[in-house]
Amino acid sequence: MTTKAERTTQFIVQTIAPIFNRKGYAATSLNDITSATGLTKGAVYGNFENKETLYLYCFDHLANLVISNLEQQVALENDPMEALLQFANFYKGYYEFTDAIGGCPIVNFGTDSKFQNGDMTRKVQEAIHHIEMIMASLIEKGKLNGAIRRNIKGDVYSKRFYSLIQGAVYMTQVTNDPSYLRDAMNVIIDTMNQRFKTTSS
Amino acid sequence: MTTKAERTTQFIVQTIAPIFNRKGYAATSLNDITSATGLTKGAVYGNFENKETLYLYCFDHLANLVISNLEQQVALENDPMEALLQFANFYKGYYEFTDAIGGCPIVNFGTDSKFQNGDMTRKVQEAIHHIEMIMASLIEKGKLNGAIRRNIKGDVYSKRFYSLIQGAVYMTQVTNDPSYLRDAMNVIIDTMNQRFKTTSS
DNA sequence: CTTGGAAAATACCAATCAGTATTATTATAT
DNA sequence: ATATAATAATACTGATTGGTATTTTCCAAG
Repeated sequence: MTTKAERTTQFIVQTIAPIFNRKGYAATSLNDITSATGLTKGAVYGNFENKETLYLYCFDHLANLVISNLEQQVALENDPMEALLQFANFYKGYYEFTDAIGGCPIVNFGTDSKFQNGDMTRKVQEAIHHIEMIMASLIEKGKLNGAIRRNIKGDVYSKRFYSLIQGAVYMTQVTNDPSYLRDAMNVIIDTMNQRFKTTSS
Repeated sequence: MTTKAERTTQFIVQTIAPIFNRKGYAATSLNDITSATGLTKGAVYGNFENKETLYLYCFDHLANLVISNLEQQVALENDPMEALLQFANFYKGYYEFTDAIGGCPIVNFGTDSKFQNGDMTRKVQEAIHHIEMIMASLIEKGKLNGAIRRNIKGDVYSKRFYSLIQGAVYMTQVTNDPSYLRDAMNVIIDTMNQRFKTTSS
C-alpha cells in the first residue's frame, strides 16, 4: 500500500505542476502552492526539501505524462511507418492535450529555466532527446523493414520534424491559433507519405 | 537635442532589456535593475511608472532591434525571390545575433508573459504577425513578379516557415545545438528554390 | 554667477518572500 | 485499543519585494 506521505507528495505534484507550467518558477509563490493544495507550509516542506525540488518533480510529472501518452499512441501500430503516423496524430491533438495542464511543458519549462536553473534545463534537454529518439528509432526500424527509403536519416528528420512541431506548438500557444499546429502536422504527414515510403503507389 | 531624461530612459531600457529577456519578469528584481544600471530606484521610477512599464518598453526595444535588422537585410535585394533568401539568411545568423541579447525575445517574452501579462502577450503577437507579413508580402510580390508560382499561398507559407524557424530557434536555444537552426534554414531555402520558383532550371 | 526646475539619490514603507522550529494531529503497527 | 512514529498545522524569522515621499544634486537658462 502507498504511505500517506507518498500520496500527498503525488497530490502536491499533480496539483502544482500546471501552475509552475503556466506561471514559471519565480512567479509561483509558496502562497500559490499552499492555497492551491489547501495544505500548509508544514505539509509542503515535510514532503519536499524546498521549492526548487518541487519544481523539478513537477516537470518530471508533466514530461512523463506527455511521453507516456505519446508512447501509448505510437504503440497502437506495429508497423514503423504506421507508428510514425500515430506519432504525428498525437501532436495533432497536442494543443488540446496540453492546454489542460497549462501548455507544453517542454516549451514552458525550457524557456523558464534557461539561464536560471541548470538542473531543470538538463531535464528538458533529456525529454527533448527522448522524444526525438522515439521518432528516429521508428524511422530506422522502417528502413530495416524496407518500408522507408534508405537515404532518409532518422536523426536528421527527427530533429527537423521536432523543430517544426515545437515551433508550431509555441505559435499556437502564444497566438491562440490552432492552425499553426494543424498545418504543421499535415505537412509532416505529407512529407512522410511522399518522401519516406519506398513504394509510391 | 535629447533631454537628460530621454537619454537615461533609453540607457535603462538598453541595459535592462537583455536581463528581462534572460530571466523573465518575475525573476528580475528592482535590485537587478538598479545594480545593472548603477542607478537608484529614484532614477528608475522617475523615468518609468513601474516595473511593468519598463518591461513593456524593453520588449519594444528588442523586437524593434530584431525587426529593423531583418528589414534591413531584406532590403538589400529588390527582387522578391532574392529578398526572401535574404530573409532566410538573417535567420541563419539569428542564434549569434540573439545570443548577445539573452536569446530570442519573441520566444522568451512570449512564454514569460502568457497567462501573466496580457499587454505583453499582445505585443508579442503583433511582432509575430509583423514578421510573418514581411515574408507573406514578399511571396505575393514574387507571384505578381512572375518569379513565384501562383499556387503558393503567402500567408500559409509564412506561418509554416515561421513555425519551423521559431521552433528551431527554441531548440537551438535550449539545447545549445546550432544544428537545429542551421538545418531548418537550409530546408527553407531549398523549399523556396524548389517549390517557389516558376523557372526550375 | 545665480536661480529655478528637472533629475537622481536617500530613506523609508507595508507586504510578501522562502524557509524553519515547534506544536498538534493523524495514521499505522502491534 | 494504545503507543509510537509519521505527518501536517501553527507561528515565527530575517530577508527581499515593489513602490513612495522626501531630500539632495545637477544642469541649463537668464
